[in-house]
Amino acid sequence: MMSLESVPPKYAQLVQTLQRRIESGTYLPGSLLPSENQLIQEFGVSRPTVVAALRVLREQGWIDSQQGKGRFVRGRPAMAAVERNRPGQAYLIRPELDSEGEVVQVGTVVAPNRIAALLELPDKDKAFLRRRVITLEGEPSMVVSVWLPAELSEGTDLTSSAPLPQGLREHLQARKGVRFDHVVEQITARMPTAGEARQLAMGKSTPLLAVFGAVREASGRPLLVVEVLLPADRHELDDAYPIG
Amino acid sequence: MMSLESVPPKYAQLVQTLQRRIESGTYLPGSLLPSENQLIQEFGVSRPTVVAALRVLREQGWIDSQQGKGRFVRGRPAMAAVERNRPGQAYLIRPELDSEGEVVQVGTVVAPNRIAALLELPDKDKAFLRRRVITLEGEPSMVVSVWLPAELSEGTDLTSSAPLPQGLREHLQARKGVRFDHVVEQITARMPTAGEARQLAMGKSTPLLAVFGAVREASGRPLLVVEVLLPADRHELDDAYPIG
DNA sequence: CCTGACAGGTTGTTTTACCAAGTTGGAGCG
DNA sequence: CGCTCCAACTTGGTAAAACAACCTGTCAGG
Repeated sequence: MMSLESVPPKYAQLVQTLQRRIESGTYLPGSLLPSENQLIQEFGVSRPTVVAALRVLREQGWIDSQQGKGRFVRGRPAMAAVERNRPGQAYLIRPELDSEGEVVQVGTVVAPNRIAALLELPDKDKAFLRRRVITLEGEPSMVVSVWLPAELSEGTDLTSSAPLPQGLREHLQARKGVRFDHVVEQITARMPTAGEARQLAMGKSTPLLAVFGAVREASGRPLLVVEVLLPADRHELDDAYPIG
Repeated sequence: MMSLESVPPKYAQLVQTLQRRIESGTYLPGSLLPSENQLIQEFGVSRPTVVAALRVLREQGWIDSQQGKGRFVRGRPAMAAVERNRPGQAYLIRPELDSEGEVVQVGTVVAPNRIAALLELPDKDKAFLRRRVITLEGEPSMVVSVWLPAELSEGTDLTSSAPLPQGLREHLQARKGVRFDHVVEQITARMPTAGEARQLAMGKSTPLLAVFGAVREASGRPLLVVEVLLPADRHELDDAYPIG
């Protein structure tokens, strides 16, 4: 067997080269990028290849283009550097073993109103619940609950209280053939119940940040809901989005 | 003068046509889209045109593609249908006159730690503050505060307590030549101060959702911070994001 | 029967060519 | 000198062709 290492396509290599030049200051923000013809000369590729690379760079926010004038360097897109803090998302992908925690509740219960609405279940319908308390450095840090329609929990390892060796996403894809596509998130704040305050070892006058993440497939059909409860004095949520 | 109405490029027309067919059920989710050659035949365009349209559809999430097999219909991207509730964003674009409210504070004050950090100002530095209480149907609904570095507030109409007839974005772009690019958001919850509870006519035991949106230009330089305070019993935040 | 080779489909990448539309600067004319 | 117009640049879009990589069903040979 020979190398078999597939080389990336030319336009992708060109993207990387230009990104490095922008990062290293060879192309300064605000300045004009070499024109298509100059890039064709320098790299010995055809125009569509150059255009494909420049299109990627524009879509990622590295450059602007203006017909008749040229392409302007904007710099490394600052948004890409902002790390997002999505408490629910990590739980969907990483195995339970990656975080220290304890399964405190497993079983089928009547879904609360908000959960039933997000799962598009009839009122008072039952849903499967798996709830864990995550600890960080020995201290209880957050409560993560996964709610599934009963039929989606059948035949999975979620009904056991042993930690999942796989990520939730991988496990459900393998066992049930469903495909996660996007998450619709609701964020609220409220005071903790007495039980929640005890589980999280938090003061009764500290509010809770509650994040409800409804995982849906591409069609919009809800698959499950991840509910994350965060003591507001120990956590905050970060996000970034473009504004055009 | 003749029509002058510029027709959209062919590939964009093809995008629209295919989107309509997916929405109307002509192409069902999960099924195979006609191949490139079939689309070339049907629409009488060249392959690059077809490929350009299909690339847009894939990037927008309407279809999947798999080399050697074909392109699969996913359906209208459900994410696009989720309306985002970004309390800060609306304020950046819409004129103040669009919402009922009262300017309660205008002036230069020492920036709180979090604001100074988001604006990348030295500690204890001063910043310009414009704070409004927004009312909805006669009831106080939220407190929106705009924090700017002093030099960015000079020469603007923000220093007047009269409502801005323009959006903040438009006004600052015209007067100071800055360009909004993206927002870095932090979300926390806390209990209201006595003054805040009074301004918002809320119970002292109801938590506040606090949203800090740092508006930055493409380089990452912070321009201003929008701070939105929401009584948690009357508001929640919605968002949606892909998971791949 | 099973297996492997292969033919014919698909998308992915690259090239060459040409025209359209917007911008700029300079040549040339008043 | 000032103005107009145009030539020469830029990016945007379309067409036609070829090759590569990948998938699948068929068919011949074991």
